[in-house]
Amino acid sequence: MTNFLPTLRALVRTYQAFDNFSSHHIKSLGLTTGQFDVIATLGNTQGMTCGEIGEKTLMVKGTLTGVLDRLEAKAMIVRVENPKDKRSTLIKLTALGEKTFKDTFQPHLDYLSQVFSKLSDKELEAIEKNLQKLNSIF
Amino acid sequence: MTNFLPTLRALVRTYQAFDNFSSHHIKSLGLTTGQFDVIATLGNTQGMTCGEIGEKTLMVKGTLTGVLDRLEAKAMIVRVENPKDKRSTLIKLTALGEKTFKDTFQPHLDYLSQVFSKLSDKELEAIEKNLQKLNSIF
DNA sequence: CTTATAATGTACGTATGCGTACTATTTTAA
DNA sequence: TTAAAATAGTACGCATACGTACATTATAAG
Repeated sequence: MTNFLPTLRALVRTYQAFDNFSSHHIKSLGLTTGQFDVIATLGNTQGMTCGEIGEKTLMVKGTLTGVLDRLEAKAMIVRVENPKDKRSTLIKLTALGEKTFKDTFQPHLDYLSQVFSKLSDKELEAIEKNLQKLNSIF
Repeated sequence: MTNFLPTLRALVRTYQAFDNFSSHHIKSLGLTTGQFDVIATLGNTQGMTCGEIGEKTLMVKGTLTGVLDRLEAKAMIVRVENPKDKRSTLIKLTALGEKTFKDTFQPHLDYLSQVFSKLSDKELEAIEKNLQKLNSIF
């Protein structure tokens, strides 16, 4: 039997290292990771349903409801009725939400860029391919 | 500027895919992921401090307290005084905890083995190396 | 030896993360 | 065409996840 535990450990530790690195910066910008993901997803769009946001951010709907509640309380998003389907709701950024997007999205990308520049395009591609191979077994 | 987003997405999606795959099986065994991690860590040992468990399971101490509370309520672990350092506590598996370890640890490894057998030793090693390279930038 | 600092674990508050149940609406099928 | 099945989002409960504050004990500095 092959020993897959080191590979597994590497996956978990690397994910946690990234999550830690990224979320600290996001918190310094005044948002949680979930809130940032939603703002980043809605930026430069005309709005989206909860289902679409959940698909992009990988959040399950139950979690998303809470995140949207808090973003709504912060007046960064609004829920408006979807005329095409009365079951669903359209989520849109408010003016404050747009400003938050402008103030946080590019800065966070820049922050990540700094460390990712340590890797070449070739290396990034190899890592991605290996991750996809691992992903394919689940 | 290099586009690192696809690599990042692959990391997040792969981690979530594994987590989902693994935790469903653990839940079917009657434990949460955190509880399983603690049981697995304590198995075949003479007990450990919270600090040591946190180190192995990558749980922060605040989280660990709650997980241990619930394992204690299930009578799977006990907290005993550490004679060498009165600040700390030794966590030990009870007889039920040992039984749970025996009933879940190897079965879960076997469950994971099934899918990891789709990858060769060479592939596993390459994935691990790539993950470590990615980890090194954070 | 005494005090300042560090380490260990708990308490607590906020925010996910996820499963199940539920309401409202839409689509499918008989 | 109308009842059954599927879909969208919310409500709710439980278990992390993590930061800050806290009490207790240990160690280092003087």
